[in-house]
Amino acid sequence: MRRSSAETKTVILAAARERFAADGYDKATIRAIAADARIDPAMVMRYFGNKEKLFAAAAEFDLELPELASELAGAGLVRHFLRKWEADEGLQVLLRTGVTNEAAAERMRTIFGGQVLPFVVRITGDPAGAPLRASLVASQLLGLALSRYILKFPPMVAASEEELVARLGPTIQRYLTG
Amino acid sequence: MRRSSAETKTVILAAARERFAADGYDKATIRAIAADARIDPAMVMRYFGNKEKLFAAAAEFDLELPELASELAGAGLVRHFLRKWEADEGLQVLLRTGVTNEAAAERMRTIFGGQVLPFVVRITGDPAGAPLRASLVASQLLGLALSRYILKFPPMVAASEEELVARLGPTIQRYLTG
DNA sequence: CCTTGATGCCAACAACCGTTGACAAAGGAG
DNA sequence: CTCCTTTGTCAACGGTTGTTGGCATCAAGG
Repeated sequence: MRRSSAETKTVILAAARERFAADGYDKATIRAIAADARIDPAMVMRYFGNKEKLFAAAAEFDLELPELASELAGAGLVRHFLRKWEADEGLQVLLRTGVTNEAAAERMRTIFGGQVLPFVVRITGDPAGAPLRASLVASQLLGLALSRYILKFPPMVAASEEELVARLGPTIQRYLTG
Repeated sequence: MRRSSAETKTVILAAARERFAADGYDKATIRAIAADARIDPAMVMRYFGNKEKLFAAAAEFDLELPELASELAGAGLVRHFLRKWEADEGLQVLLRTGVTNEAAAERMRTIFGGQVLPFVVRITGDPAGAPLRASLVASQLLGLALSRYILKFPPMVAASEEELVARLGPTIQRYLTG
């Protein structure tokens, strides 16, 4: 089959995101990604250079933290995070990979410092205590993703979005303002 | 060098725990573990059969959740968890590996159901709401380990044990009793 | 002493990985 | 039509992995 180069590039990227999100960096092989995209492994190299660059492209994403009123920030953050997780595979890629790959961990630190921390400063208006507050928020949200989507603890999987927002929202709120 | 078979077995196991904890399942190769133990890779196979069985032996551990008064359970749990993490590599092994290895994830679910959940029931005396409460507790503790020891968010690394207990203790307490 | 069993090392296997270069086919430009 | 760029396939490379079987080496029992 013959496609435009832009088309195949996005097809490869989509397959890569799925594989990296499901299997992590090492187990997501170029050959498997190429097979998913119904294409020769050599094409992946042609369009992305090497595996690391392909991963960098697949892990590219934006948290898109919304503007929220201070009093609703906790619940809003939890809801936004849950939906972001299911809509954009970038976060899944980073979490699955960041645990065994230092480059991905570094990227998560960058996202934390460049997006989460400013968000917390914006909400609380307290630059002094913000770093620790922000990392407490991040720890709870990442723990949520870990136990619900990766380790799949049954009660966490069974819980509805509303239930999780109701339980975790106040916690995040306290980390932000307390 | 010639040792007793029991000695070499424990030497191999110690090296395996370190490697699995630091690198995760895939990157911790039999050859690297054997090199750490100053031994031939073939010895690892002789004593443990194959890599999966070696991993199972390395990931064997007990959370040893203490008896705690209900009012102090939150702070006590955080402190116990932090110290356990640093003293026993078993937890590190499981977290580093459970993200990309389904067998390790299954093991974490077993520990959750067999140790954390009964602990929560014991503390709260409420079997009905316990599963969700227990997984909220687990999510916050795992998020703590993830952001502090694996992803190494700077504010989380810089925080002292006391500070973390003071911040996270009340959260856990609320998940348990609220 | 010799025998026997346990302990350890070495070389090699098959499978898989990322990566490369040469070659085929398709399609638009002249 | 011919030419040439783009798109795709194929086979192979060097390296690493888990795993295996054969061979050396040591210690103890007779």
